[in-house]
Amino acid sequence: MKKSDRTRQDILDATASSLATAGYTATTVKSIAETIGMQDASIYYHFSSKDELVGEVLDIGTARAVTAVDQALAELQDNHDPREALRVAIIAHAEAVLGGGDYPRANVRTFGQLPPDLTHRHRQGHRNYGQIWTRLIDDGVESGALRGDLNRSVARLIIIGALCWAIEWFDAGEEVSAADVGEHVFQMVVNGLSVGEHESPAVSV
Amino acid sequence: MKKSDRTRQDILDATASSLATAGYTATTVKSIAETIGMQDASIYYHFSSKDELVGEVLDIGTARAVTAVDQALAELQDNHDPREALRVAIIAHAEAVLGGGDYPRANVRTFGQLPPDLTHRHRQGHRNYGQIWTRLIDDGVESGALRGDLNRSVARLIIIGALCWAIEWFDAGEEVSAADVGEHVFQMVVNGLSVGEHESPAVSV
DNA sequence: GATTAAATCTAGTACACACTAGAAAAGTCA
DNA sequence: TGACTTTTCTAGTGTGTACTAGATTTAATC
Repeated sequence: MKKSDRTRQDILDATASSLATAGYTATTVKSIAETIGMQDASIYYHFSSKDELVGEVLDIGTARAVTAVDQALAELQDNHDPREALRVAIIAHAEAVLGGGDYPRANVRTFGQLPPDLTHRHRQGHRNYGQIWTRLIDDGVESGALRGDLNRSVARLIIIGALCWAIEWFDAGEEVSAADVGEHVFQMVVNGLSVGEHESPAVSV
Repeated sequence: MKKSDRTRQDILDATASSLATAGYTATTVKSIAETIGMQDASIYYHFSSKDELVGEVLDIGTARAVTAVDQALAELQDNHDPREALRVAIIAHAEAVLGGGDYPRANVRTFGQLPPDLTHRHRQGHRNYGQIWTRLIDDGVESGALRGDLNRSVARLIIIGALCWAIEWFDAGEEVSAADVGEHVFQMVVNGLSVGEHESPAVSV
């Protein structure tokens, strides 16, 4: 029983790594097998299909991102500023997706490249993740800390988008860290959302 | 000569449409041919390979996005606020990529899915496009209209990222228009960059 | 050490893909 | 119409893919 679990884990890890760096199409069953020194046919002893394997990797990735953000929010003080909650969540997301392991990265990287079945399978997971952010923004607006004149759904998607797209250019080797990217997104996006002396015209959507 | 040009244009249009909605892998030579009622082999009379065809579509897409932004900036008054320039550019980009035709959309949609050759081929084009934004941000910071305590390169990539990722969720059928998305990005991101009473801690990167 | 179960391998199948060669058709112009 | 060019089609090739069947090896148990 032990051997199987270990091999299974190796397959998942290799798949996550390949998905995160090469994307869905370039991640072939054969290349996964080669990475861990196996024949491609042997993969099918552990997983019934490529998409089931990929699906499991993506599930793990979603779970890890959610856990990272949830944990960061749980460490906040009770009477925290809603902006601080958003800041903490943004940085946690950035660290999970950019600095973290291959699993969350695989998730973001393959977004938009997946076959319909897999896309549909993960729709609910994405929706749940989005709700964390919806709540954060709602809290901010309702407490008066954030502007209420913008479409909250659009605002949420812009924040997540800025973070997700970072995977395309972020280079872990450079001097800008994953947390730095998160801090920048917060500084730009949230201070733009913050109530202040905005001489800019209000938008109605 | 006329017939060939028309067919060639049909092929390009069908390819752009497919790339924009289905992505690179799902865009097969056969599917392109079917769209315009041809046999797949006939494509090769007009283009020497799939990647040459795709490359041409992406070239057109880049050119159109650059033109859209350049044109919008050219219409500004001489003594405009640097923030207004950024606003105009952001909205022009949003309209080109979200509301515009298939060509710019194909560009953004296939980003990160392309084979190495095509990625390399378009690196210069992307760099040129990025420089438009670098200049806009530099102007803003140097004139004192935008904060100087953030990494400008990161800021640029965050703005472009927020806009590019919008292609993943933007739905032309909904009540939020492409220009609305641009306006939101501006409101959030640029007002965050604007000099004002920021009680938030400065970041040094 | 023999027996059984778990895990992997060898050797394939079927299919979709990009692409080619040469015949056939469609268009052009005297 | 007839000669010629341009364009498209028919019929394939080779390659890479996910995946399967059954033999073979490795590991666990008595």
